[in-house]
Amino acid sequence: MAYWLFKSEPEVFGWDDLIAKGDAGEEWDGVRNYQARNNMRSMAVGDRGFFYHSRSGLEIVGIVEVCAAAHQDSTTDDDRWDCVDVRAVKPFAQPVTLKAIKADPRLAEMSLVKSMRLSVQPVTDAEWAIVCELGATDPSV
DNA sequence: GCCAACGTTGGC
DNA sequence: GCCAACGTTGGC
Repeated sequence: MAYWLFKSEPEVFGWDDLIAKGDAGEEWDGVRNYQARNNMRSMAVGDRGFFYHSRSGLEIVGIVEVCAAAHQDSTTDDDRWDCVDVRAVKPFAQPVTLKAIKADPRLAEMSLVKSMRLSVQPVTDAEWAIVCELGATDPSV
C-alpha cells in the first residue's frame, strides 16, 4: 500500500466536509497540476493518505482512503485532468501542525516541507509512521 | 526551445 | 493582505 497527502483549504473543502460525505467519499477534483495528477494516477483503491488543511489551519487533521482509482475529473471536459475519490477514515486524536513537522528532523525530507506548493504528494512509509505517532493515532485500525 | 511575463498557491 | 516560490503560457 502506498501513502499520500492531500491538501485542501478548509474554507473551500475541509475535513468536516469529507466526513459529511460518508463512506461513499468524494471526488478529489479541481487539481490542475500535472505532478499532482500523476500522483493520483499512481494511486490504487485502498491506498491511504493524510488530509492537510492549507492556508488556514496548517495541520494534518486526519486519515483518508482512496475509494476509487483515477477517472475523469467531472468538473471539466478537458481529458487531461483525472482525479481519484477519497473517503474519511478517522481523524487524528491530535492534529499534526506544519510547525511540528518542520521541527522534526526525521520529517525534513517530506514533500510538505520540500515541495510546499504541490497539492497531492507522496508520503514514505517512514514518514507515515512518524506523523501518525505525532498524531497520537494508530494507523492500522 | 528559451525565457520573460503572468497567475496561483500558501506560509506568514 | 502581502509577497515569495513556482508552474504555466506564449512571443520570439
